Amino acid sequence: MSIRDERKLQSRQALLDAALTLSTSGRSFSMISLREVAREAGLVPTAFYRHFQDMDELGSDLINLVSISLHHLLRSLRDGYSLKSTSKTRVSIERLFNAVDSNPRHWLFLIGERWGGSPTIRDAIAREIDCFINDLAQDMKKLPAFSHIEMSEDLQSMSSILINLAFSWIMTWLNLSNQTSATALADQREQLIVSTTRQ
Amino acid sequence: MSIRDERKLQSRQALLDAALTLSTSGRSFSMISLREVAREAGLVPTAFYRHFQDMDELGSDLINLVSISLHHLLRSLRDGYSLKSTSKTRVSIERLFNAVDSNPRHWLFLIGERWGGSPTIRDAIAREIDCFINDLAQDMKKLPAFSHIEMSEDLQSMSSILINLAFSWIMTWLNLSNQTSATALADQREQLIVSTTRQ
DNA sequence: ATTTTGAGTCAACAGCCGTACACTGAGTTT
DNA sequence: AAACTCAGTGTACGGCTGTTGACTCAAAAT
Repeated sequence: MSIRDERKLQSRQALLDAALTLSTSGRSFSMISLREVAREAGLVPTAFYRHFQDMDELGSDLINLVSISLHHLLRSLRDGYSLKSTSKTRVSIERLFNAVDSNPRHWLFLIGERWGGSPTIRDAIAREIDCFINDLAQDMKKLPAFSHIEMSEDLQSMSSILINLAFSWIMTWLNLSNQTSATALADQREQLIVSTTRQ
Repeated sequence: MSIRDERKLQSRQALLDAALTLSTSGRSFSMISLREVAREAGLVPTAFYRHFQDMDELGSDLINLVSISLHHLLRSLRDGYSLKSTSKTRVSIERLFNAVDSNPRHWLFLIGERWGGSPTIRDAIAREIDCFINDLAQDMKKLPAFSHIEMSEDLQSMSSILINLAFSWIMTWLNLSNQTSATALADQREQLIVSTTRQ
């Protein structure tokens, strides 16, 4: 890797980071401008075109980043399947929130742009979530706790429900993260969630 | 009501309707302009100010409209509580989708703007949903099926979960409404949902 | 040592935006 | 019949936008 390519990659990363920050602090991705992103990244507007053709292309690349976070979570969940069953759901939820905390903006972006903004990004996110649902359903298939379910369609809709619930958990989680710094309240939420998932 | 006031109300309604249509067909509310709304309503941009101070005020009034749809649904659900218990959830879900079909744009707006766009609207929607969660929890309290739950906190989180799930159902419902006109597939979805809610 | 490459700069454009202001004219009040 | 009200019109402004083309000038390639 030459010095020039290295610096180009830095600028590209700065643009992606600027876009992610701007689109997860109050406004959605569709209402931030190319010029704003370049400004936040410390570049002149026209330099943007050296890295992306337009904002849609940058958005697609952002989704690729988010997709990596999704796969990290999936791997992290998989590693916990071999635990004793009493606290398994508890551990899974803890790992979910760990994944969220390690990159909050990714999840804010994913959930915020899921139904809003440009059709391009909405479709890309839908595709990514469908993929995640399939992977999760395949994981559940091998789990003893779900062995009583036979039809794969039921597994599919089950994992879809789980993910949609997880998204609403994440949003409440992120909301109270911004409001208070006390960990006590967060733990209360966790126990609440565990109790409700058992029902 | 004088002729003038009547016409003013028509224009106002045209503006609200234009904004609702524009913000539920591809783009979100935050990315449609005052000028676009006025144009769609058949008015000159400056006439907008005779009805609303700015787009945020129009947005708040839109949420009031959506809130009415929410209360209609709640009333419709309440009317079905005195049925035989075998098909109760089935009927509830049918009524949910009836409410959605009677005003699809309202629900598209509600769900689409819940996490995206302007903070003003996001907060207003959050308030409205919280109110709905409380009402639903109070309804469940009086239901025999939920008599085994004592803590009101559990009821609260239970109804919160129900609503979040309902939102994801609504979105898949609306998505397949746009894709196919066949009612058969829709009914399949319903049965799937009923089976999964039993689990 | 010379040429070539290409990321970043600068200036300029047409277009849409929100908004201010003065104006019209049909409907209302006096 | 005269005076008034006010929803809707027309013009104009400054600001931000996306995108263009010609320009630097280090780093890479020759």
